[in-house]
Amino acid sequence: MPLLLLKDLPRYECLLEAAKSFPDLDPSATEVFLNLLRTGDEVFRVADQNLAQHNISQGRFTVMMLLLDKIENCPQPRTPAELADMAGVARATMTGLIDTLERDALVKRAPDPVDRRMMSICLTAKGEALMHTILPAHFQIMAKLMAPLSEAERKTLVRLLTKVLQCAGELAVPGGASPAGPAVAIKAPAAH
Amino acid sequence: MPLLLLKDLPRYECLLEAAKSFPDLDPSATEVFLNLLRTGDEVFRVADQNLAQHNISQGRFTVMMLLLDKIENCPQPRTPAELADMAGVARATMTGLIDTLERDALVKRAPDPVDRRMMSICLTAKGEALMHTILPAHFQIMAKLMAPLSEAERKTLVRLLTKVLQCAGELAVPGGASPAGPAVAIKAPAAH
DNA sequence: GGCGCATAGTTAGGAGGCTAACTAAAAGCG
DNA sequence: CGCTTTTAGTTAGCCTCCTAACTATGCGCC
Repeated sequence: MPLLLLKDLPRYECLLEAAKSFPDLDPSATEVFLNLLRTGDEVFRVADQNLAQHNISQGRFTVMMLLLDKIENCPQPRTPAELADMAGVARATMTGLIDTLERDALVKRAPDPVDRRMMSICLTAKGEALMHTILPAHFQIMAKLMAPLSEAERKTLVRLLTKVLQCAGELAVPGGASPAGPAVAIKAPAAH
Repeated sequence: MPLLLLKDLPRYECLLEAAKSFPDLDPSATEVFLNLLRTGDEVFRVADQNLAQHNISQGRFTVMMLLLDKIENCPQPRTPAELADMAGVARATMTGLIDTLERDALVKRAPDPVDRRMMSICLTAKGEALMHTILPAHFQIMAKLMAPLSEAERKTLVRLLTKVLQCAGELAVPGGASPAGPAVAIKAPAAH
């Protein structure tokens, strides 16, 4: 539950009024902007409530998801740097996440035998078991959240969101463009 | 920049594959879910980058926005409790926000003369000036972010998001329903 | 009038974000 | 070979979010 946003979104007429004072204010753009952030926040909250029951934050969940994917797909280790890049957080943040996950015996650090600067992170049996406990409910929640939308509406929503996402990507700090590696996470588990 | 999410969203085929292992996984629902959170996060980031240049976080911005609204509309004071409710954060969080805002001379605390438990928070001249410096760029960013969407697409997007938001509201902790007070913030400034 | 409860705000402690600075190891290069 | 640069990870310090506990004030009610 991280974000801080207006609990009650302003009515559209208020935006129209406000636009009189601020010529730069685009009422319909503002409306979409606020709704997007508000809805994202609320959806995040709902998903988080489930995870929190198992003392798992969204950050911890993402890390464990990436490691679970590793177990079920590829034997090569994950380093903290790799995890940080995939999750989109700073390396220092990943260090902290791994610290608490390791404290709770959900993941393990092991030094890389070849390059002694590197570490290998992997799920413990406990961590893997926890994921298999949590995931079904997590998937059900996502399904419930989107239940009011028809398949056609879902496609439309994704299409519109993608437009905005692309635009946001271009608007973000001009220097920080990543050439987009292969898609990660929830990658087709083979066994199981 | 608070949220932690997958930087690269999984491809749809991967979700289909994963669904074979997890019967609860609804691929299209998951796709919308991930896109929604990812887009919300990215849009948030872009808006935050602008505010951060003035050393203003989203939380601080929301508080100052609520106080600015007060100045331009109604003379009655805002208490920390009121601000916390409107912003949707815990009161302790609001105390912290006001602490740092007051330290930076952007807002002022004043004791309520009638009820000595209460405080009145208001913007300083410096805080108000800062807001009028920041807002035009902020509005422009929202407009740019939504530029790729036509008016019709914006309406559709808001409609779909609202459906999800309602659903999420119903799915959230059963006990925590707020009867939705009047819309707040960016409420039609009269002068200016 | 005073006891107990409700309310406003703060304090304390924890988690997870960030940047910047640091250590250690590897790699590049004259 | 040895010096510099790059890279991996951690550490330190800050901010914002949370819950739980605490203080002080106001209010209801006998």
